[in-house]
Parts: sequence; structure tokens; C-alpha cells
Amino acid sequence: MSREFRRAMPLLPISMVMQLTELTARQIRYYEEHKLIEPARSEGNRRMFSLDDVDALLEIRELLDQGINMAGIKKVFDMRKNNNVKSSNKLSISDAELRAILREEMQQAQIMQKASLRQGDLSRFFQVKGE
DNA sequence: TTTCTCACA
DNA sequence: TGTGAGGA
Repeated sequence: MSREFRRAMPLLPISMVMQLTELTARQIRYYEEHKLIEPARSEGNRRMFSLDDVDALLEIRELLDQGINMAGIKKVFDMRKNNNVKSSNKLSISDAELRAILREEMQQAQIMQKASLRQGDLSRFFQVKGE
């Protein structure tokens, strides 16, 4: 139980997180704005990240590399909070989660009338209209 | 020196 | 997202 406690202990400055995650400070702050991470604040309003935050950031980067946008990532994190908050799962989204996310993206793409995404490539795997 | 917020090319 | 201003 102290292990979990330590992982949540805010002790890393943004510079460390930048190196650990390969992300820019700008991106890290941006993700914070979108509630993907919630680093603690301390001395002079400085962000103090915990190992959990770094973990989250690494996952975000993975998702980004997979071509998933902010909306999609938010979905994953939301699902994560509702499904397994305590069931410590590592850093890999399940196939079901990924499918759900991609489906969400297509729906959003339609709503926003900007058929950008990979909607075309994925349209043959899902049927948004039917659902 | 490092990080922060805000705002714009 | 990058970058620069202006502060702490």
C-alpha cells in the first residue's frame, strides 16, 4: 500500500517528465488542460509530477502515435476511470477499448462534418449509421 | 536558471 | 503545437 502511495508522490519537475516522456513542456501542459493528467502544484505554482503522471503521459504518447486524437484519448482515460480504477493494468489499451475509441472518432468526424480522420479506412470495419 | 501564464504568427 | 514576452 505504500508502493501505490509512492507512485502518487509528486516529486518530478516538468524538465524530468519531458525527458522521461519525450514530450515538450507545451504538450505536457496542454494535456493537463484537457484533464489527462493532474499534476500537483507546489513552490511558486510549479508542477510536480508523480510516477503515475509519467505513466499516464507515456500512455498518451502511445495513443498519439497510434493516430488517436485528444478526443479519443479522453475516451480511454474516461473508460479507464469507470472500469478499472483499482485493477492496476499496465500500459496497453485493450482491443475492445481501441475499437470503441475509433468508433467514437468516426461519429465525431461525421457530426463535425469534417470527414478528416481515417474514417475512410475504418469505415469498412464499423457501421456508424447502423448504430 | 527554471517554470509559469498568456497570447499570437 | 511552437514560441516569445514578462514575472516570480
